[in-house]
Amino acid sequence: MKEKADGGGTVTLKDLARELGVHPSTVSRVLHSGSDVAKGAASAATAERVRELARKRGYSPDPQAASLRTRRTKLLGVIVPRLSDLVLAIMYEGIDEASAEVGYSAFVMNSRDDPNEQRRKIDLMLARRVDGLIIGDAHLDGGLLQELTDRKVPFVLMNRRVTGYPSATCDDVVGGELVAGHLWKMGHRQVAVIAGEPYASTAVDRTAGFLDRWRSLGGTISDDDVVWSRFDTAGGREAGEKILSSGRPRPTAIFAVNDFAAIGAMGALRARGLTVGLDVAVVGYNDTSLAAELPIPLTSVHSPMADIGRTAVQLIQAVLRGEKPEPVQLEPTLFVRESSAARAAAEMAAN
Amino acid sequence: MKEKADGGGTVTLKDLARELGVHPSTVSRVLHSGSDVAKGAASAATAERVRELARKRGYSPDPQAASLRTRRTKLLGVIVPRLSDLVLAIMYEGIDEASAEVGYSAFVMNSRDDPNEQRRKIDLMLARRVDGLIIGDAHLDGGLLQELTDRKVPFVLMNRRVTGYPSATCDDVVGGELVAGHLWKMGHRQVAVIAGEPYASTAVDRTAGFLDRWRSLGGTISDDDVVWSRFDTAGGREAGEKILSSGRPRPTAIFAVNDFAAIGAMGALRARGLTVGLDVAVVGYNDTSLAAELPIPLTSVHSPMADIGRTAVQLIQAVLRGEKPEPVQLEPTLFVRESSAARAAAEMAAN
DNA sequence: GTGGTCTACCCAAACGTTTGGGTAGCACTG
DNA sequence: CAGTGCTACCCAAACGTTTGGGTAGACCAC
Repeated sequence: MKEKADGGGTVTLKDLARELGVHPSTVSRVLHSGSDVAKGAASAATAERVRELARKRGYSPDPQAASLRTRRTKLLGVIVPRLSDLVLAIMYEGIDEASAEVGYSAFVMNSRDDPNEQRRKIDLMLARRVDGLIIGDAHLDGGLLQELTDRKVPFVLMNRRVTGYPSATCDDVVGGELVAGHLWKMGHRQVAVIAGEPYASTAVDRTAGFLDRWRSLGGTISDDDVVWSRFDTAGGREAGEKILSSGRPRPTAIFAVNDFAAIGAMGALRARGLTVGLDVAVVGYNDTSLAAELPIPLTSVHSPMADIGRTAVQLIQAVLRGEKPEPVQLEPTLFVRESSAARAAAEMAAN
Repeated sequence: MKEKADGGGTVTLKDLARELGVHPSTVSRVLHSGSDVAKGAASAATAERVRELARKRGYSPDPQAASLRTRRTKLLGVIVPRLSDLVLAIMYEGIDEASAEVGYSAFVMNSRDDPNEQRRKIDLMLARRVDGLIIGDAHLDGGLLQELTDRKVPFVLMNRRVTGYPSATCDDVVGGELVAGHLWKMGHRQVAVIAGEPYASTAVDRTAGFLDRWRSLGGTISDDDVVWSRFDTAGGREAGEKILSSGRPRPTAIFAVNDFAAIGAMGALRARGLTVGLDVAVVGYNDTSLAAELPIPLTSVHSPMADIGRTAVQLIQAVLRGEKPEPVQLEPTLFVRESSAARAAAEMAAN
């Protein structure tokens, strides 16, 4: 009578059992474990009959019933600053794929990098009884993480790291170093950094890697040449304007720790009538799909975003098995494009 | 002995009942319904004691247990072509917020616009027993949708529409018309359209709106000036190259039905030494956050993406109540920027 | 003092699984 | 032929809720 979605979809273990004249537990065991537990639960013949009927009736186990009993939901909670940040969206795609492969489903929520929202979203996920959390918006001060540890909530970090906790990230220090090496080699001696948000390891590590390598190459750079900013385009533009209007000698190259910030900085340069790549080199980070397609293609550090997401799933899986996995840092690669190579190219052409 | 996440988190209805010397069902009724059913279930005094203890013990109901009983999971499944498409990511943010407000949680998966994946992902969501689906990747041929209807699966469309099904979209026809009107007014007479994927209503409607208005204004445009393409930057670039190398007179304006495609087209123009805005006007669609921040800011039709997501949640809510809601089309707004206004500005300046 | 109407609860069954612990029957073994 | 060890099952309880249907007692009216 009910017109709910039961167009045959609601066939239960019990139904199968009744139809086969066998006990539900037998059906469960057969369908449950590939063949490890199945052996000993039923004869090969019965097992086949069970599987056959299950297929025929389109049986699909009820996950809520199962988790009620097993106390595991096969649900993963993912918290990100915002999904509309392309970088996090791609990491989430990696999570989505990888978790499906191991029989988990992922849930994602935005925290907007606001500590209250982080807490609220985590509580929402725990209320849904997720088995574990993948946290993509960790702040370096990490009070929340300690709290989660105390509450014995299984979690791993992704994208940003905090020492002492398992995490899947890009090796951002190396990424920063790559940029410093590149710009130095291109002959730049006066540079500025758009450093991102100081609470994010991505920003801090990329900046630190850059500065360390820069100085070890013999370069000088003062703290005034490092501007912290939001990760988005508007933040990059503001930071770019600040750099250009500082009254200090204009840098010949700018490293923005994020492609969007780099795009914003390009806007600021252009607004001053400066040509990106010729007057001022710009380098971004993440190599988002846009970087290569911009009117002036952007040199950027490629970070394996989808793989970071996939790795995070492996890590949380390990945590759920009771292990204490080490942080994983994936290798970045520098892609040099016109935004930092145009001048060299122009000089070549001049010869 | 178990070291699971039960740091007090696992307090059940039964625990509360025992501690209060009252029956679990009483506790359930008190905590369940704000005050409608609660009245009659317990005295005001008892109700208060229950609520008090629940708060004190940090009681949080087990959703799987509840849905096992109620046959409703309060879960919404969302299917999008890809979450790394900024447009869909923002719509999803709207869904996420709106669904949380009504006590639902949303799940999202990518289909990559591949019919097999669409089907697979839908099955995954139904296996998770979502109460309803929000489909963001509907194809105009809509075989899948008919199938879902037959299976009595509650769903609504978002982003793209298909006649006959409830949907939350931007009024893309009007959006296309706005662009035609703008370009015509700017004096363009030779234009081309990068039309997107022919299976998506967004592409078809925007293109149709543009063409209809263009012709009704007296403009002419041949089918050869309409190139179908992928929605991403690379697709836009290819389409742009095709337009420029067609041997036909070069258009003075290009309308790409998607910002990313527009950016790709800008790349193609630039590669030919043409200046966007001066030599060729470019207009995009969606007004993604990048549009305004590009080196040459992009004229774009703003579509209220987050609101579309929120609306989709309202619609599925209605469907779940057994209603048959009408499609909702939200108003687009044209934002004129340098990519289509530079020439006019330059001419002004010349006087 | 019987009948009726409330109030404030309690009871028990159900939802669909999983899982520890049987056990009946059979084949061997010594 | 008692004992041992399989195999191939069955049984029942449990997981944490929700909900239709009681019912005991209080109060009131007639």
